[in-house]
Amino acid sequence: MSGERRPGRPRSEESRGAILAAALEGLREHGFAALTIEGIAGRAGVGKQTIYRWWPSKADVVLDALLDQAEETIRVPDEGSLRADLTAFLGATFRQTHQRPVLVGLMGQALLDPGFALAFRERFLFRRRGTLRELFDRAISRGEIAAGVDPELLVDVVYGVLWYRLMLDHAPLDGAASRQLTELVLRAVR
Amino acid sequence: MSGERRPGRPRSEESRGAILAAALEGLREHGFAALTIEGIAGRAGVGKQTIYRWWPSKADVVLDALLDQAEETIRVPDEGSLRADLTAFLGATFRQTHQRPVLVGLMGQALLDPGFALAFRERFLFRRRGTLRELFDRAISRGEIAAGVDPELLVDVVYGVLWYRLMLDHAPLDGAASRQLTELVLRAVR
Amino acid sequence: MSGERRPGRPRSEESRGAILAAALEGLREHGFAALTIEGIAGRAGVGKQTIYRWWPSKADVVLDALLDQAEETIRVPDEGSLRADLTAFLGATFRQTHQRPVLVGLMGQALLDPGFALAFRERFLFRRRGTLRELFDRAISRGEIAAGVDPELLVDVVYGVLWYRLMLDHAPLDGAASRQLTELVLRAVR
Amino acid sequence: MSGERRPGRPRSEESRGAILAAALEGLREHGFAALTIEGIAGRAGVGKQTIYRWWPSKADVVLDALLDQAEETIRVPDEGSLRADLTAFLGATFRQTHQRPVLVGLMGQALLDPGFALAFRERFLFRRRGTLRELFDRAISRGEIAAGVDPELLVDVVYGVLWYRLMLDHAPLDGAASRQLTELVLRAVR
DNA sequence: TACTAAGCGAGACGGTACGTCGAGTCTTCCG
DNA sequence: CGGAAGACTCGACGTACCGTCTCGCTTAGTA
Repeated sequence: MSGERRPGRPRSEESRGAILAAALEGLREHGFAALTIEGIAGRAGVGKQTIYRWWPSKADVVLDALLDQAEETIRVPDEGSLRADLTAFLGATFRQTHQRPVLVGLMGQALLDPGFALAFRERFLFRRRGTLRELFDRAISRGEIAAGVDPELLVDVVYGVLWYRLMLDHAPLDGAASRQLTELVLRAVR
Repeated sequence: MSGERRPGRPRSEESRGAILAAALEGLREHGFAALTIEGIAGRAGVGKQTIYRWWPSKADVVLDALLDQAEETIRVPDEGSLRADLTAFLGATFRQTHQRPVLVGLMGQALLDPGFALAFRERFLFRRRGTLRELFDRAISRGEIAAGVDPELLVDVVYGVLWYRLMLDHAPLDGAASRQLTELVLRAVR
Repeated sequence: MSGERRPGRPRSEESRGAILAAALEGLREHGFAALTIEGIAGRAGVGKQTIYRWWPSKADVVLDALLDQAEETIRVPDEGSLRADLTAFLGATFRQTHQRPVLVGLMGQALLDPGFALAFRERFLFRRRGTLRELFDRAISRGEIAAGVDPELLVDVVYGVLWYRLMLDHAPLDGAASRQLTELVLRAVR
Repeated sequence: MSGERRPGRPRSEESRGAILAAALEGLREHGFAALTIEGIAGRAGVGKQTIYRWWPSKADVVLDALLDQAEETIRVPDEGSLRADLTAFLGATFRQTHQRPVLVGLMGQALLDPGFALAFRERFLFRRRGTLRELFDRAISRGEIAAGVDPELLVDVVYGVLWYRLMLDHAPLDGAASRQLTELVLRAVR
């Protein structure tokens, strides 16, 4: 189907993998700001051009690496109630916050580079919003959310708190935080 | 005390002003990412060294410029009720979102540069949190907030939504948003 | 002899022609320095490998193109006297100086690349020397050249002046120059 | 006079010297073609920018190095006769042909790069021509050169043979060559 | 009619150097 | 001693070509 063969030497899957891996390694070792295309290329044993041929910036490489690795989007199985659903969702999400350096680096870049911001929104942020939104839609159809409560605002509240804490790093994102936030949302939708 | 006269030529107030002004101009014209120390110095008619002598990075210059200009911190006069207080606070805050490029640029830099993150938190973010916190403390003493509701989480909710929308730019930060958020918080604290 | 048929697809005469033509075009339009194998391949609608299979460098391509086109080596019919022979030879040679960019480019490359220098000497420069040398040998057998005059030095004088002017471009290579040089040589061999 | 002091840090004589020296070394070791700005900078312990600030290309660096070192232009003391003058001049000139790689490299570059060709002509080739021209002018005023002989052509003959042999490297540039060429010129000007 | 062998266009690959930009530092002279 | 000027080293940028390496396809001679 998408197996159409283009002429010329095909893209090297090996190089692609090496680049994404090198990006994540470099990021973990020295942080997003210290990451350079030249460094990634060197570590991956790859020419710079091979990176520039497929990605417009280091942020796009890292984004691909992130998506590649965490392919399994946050699952939202129907747990029967908003409380259960939210608890499961926040648990799964908070468990991923060891990714903090990656996430915070990408967001930093997005805030400084409007071009990358677009890709980051479309390919990451909005997709995650979508998952959470479904969860609230389900609660609405169950009658758990009072009329007049905008589910989009609820999404903003949950992800707002999440990102705000990720960025400021002034409060934990653990089980207790998860429970607190769940209760707050439940009170707010009555 | 601070009136002590150090030997040698005193710092030039003129240069300081020119630098802060040049930083803001450059930022407005080409964005935070395109801002450079060299560019600021050139525009301000100042040697690079003069900037490096007083600020560690371009972000610190911009932060100073921001604080210098918006010295009047968000006021929180006691309006008599949480609803009124919150409405006033959000109104005043949202009215400042024409500063979006500055705020978003500074946050972006903070996410990439831990050194600046420190300064940004202490001198800007935490101070703003403090203002909002006072407002909630007043509501607690009025008995408007149910026991068991952590006022810190409330602060995170309000600033979380604010920053999340500032960053994603997917929903407005206007009067309607202000009202919606106020109502949500009020429901959540009952 | 060379008619042996090797197995496999035979070399494409069409591609060979397209490559030589593209090389000359590119050379005329942007100069020798701006000529690249990649550019020639693109212009000729040919894969890079096809060029590398048959020529070691861009200079060799251009040399082939030059020899291909100006196959008719400078003729040296016996005109009966050294003066007549020289006049004819210089006339024919100088008439070819519209090739200046090609010649100068090839010489430039030869001066920088010893590998190509070899090919350039053998296939071009020394052949031309040979033609002129014959002319002087004829004059010697006619007794027009005094004993003790090294005909090789005479060749160097003629081609030396020719190349020196081609390279410096400070004096014309026209009919007058041709006559002047002829007279000088005649005086020098008495 | 030229001692006017410009503001700012003055150019580093140390760096200038290191760059010229590094250029000559690199040239001698690996040849002109293998010389790179990056290599020169590295060897000289200097930033690339410092080279680009003062020279437009590697050829200009090498030209400066050549002129710097061989500041003592070929001397042309009046020896009393054309034969003596020419012998002295050719002797001095031929004795410098250990510079062959430098000279040939510069000429090669000049033939490929019209921009550099200009500098090379003005600052090197034409100056040398001038020296030789003076020598012939002296001979004219002595009555040693027949009327109707263009001294410019004589210069072209001498430098033509010199450069032609430098480039083709097919015949020596030694004492014998010097004498042969002198005699040829003397015969040609009678 | 297949099979083998090479040439072909296309284009991705690992490299090297390019020329530029800005960082942060150093060195001059002037107020 | 602060400040404007501007040269310094350094590191990364994004680009251009190099010469090499697959791909699938074509074009021959051979079986």
